[in-house]
Amino acid sequence: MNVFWDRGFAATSLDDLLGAMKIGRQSLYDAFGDKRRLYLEALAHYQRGSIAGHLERLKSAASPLAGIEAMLLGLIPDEAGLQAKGCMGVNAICEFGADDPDLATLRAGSESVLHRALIAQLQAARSAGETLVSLDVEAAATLIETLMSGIRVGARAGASPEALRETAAFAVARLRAA
Amino acid sequence: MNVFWDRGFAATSLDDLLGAMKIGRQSLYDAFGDKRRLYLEALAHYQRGSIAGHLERLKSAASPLAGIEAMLLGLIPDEAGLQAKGCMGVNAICEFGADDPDLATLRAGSESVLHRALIAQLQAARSAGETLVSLDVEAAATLIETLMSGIRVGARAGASPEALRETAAFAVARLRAA
DNA sequence: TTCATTTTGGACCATTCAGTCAACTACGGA
DNA sequence: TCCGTAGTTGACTGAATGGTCCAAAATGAA
Repeated sequence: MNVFWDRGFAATSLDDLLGAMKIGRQSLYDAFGDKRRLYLEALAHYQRGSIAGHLERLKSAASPLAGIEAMLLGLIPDEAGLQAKGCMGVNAICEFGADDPDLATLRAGSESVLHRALIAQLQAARSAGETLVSLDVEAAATLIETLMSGIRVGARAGASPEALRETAAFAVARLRAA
Repeated sequence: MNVFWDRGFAATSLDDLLGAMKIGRQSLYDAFGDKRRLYLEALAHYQRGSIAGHLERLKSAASPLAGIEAMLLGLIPDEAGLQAKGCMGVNAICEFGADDPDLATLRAGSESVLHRALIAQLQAARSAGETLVSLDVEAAATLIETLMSGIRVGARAGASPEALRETAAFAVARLRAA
């Protein structure tokens, strides 16, 4: 997963994978079918972990809106820590576009889970008086999702974590009731 | 440029390029050096056109804030029109990450031009009373840029143009003075 | 026309690619 | 101990890769 994550599909050779996995060629083919299926499994694995992390950060904050901010901040790599690898899902979208049906299915699944969670979270925020009562939660949810992609691209491009964090905070502040 | 645009660097073969350009192998090598240099030139060409378009849309609207909205809407592919190819710049970021120095230089150049233009535009909007006087233009500019990346990823992922347009409008509305 | 330079076309090269094959080893149950 | 299965190994294949070489053709100036 990690090799595919930072090299993409096309630029990753079987030898890269075998080296990283420390297994033989035939073992890989027996276990995963072929390069593409391995990629799809790696991506699915990534998505599961990614979504789980988002949902956890969403819920484990002091307030609904704070949860959204925490989720956004969770996308941003640690200052000191690991280099910015961006998001494997976004990378996959950029590499393959919308045409690949397997990837579209994968994407649709995790997207809808997150979208529903965001809607609920925004409704809760609105009920709690954190936002204007007139907030369009559907539009706000889509905005958050779009912003997530943007932040991940920024992270991959090497933007400063600080600037990204500011952006996340600023965006959430724009949803907050005046 | 178009071939690289929708297939990426690694997944594009020389034969793909020769076919699209309708020239011979040697001509390509004489004129461009090698595959990578051709890619860099194509990307630079793309960036120039892209930035020019953004600046134009930014300026040619009724008001500063309307200009920002027009620029965001300009990222979204036409309903009927050409398929969503996303943004070649974003694709490049995702494919190569932040490590490649040539790409980083290229990116930095167009980024700073756009950033400055956005700052000016937001200051104008603020002066014209379109936004709160307290608007943090720096943060707002970065937010817009992040949103641009997000919209382009959405476009590449095949999101409905309508939803993307709503998102753009919603975001701009969040900057508008109440 | 002549001749030097540039541009083109196609054969060619070594390398790398994803994927296959068959021989071999390790292991668990009877 | 025997044997069948599972997993591993490394050699191998044909195709495709990026890149080079060289001769033929086109071009343009004198």
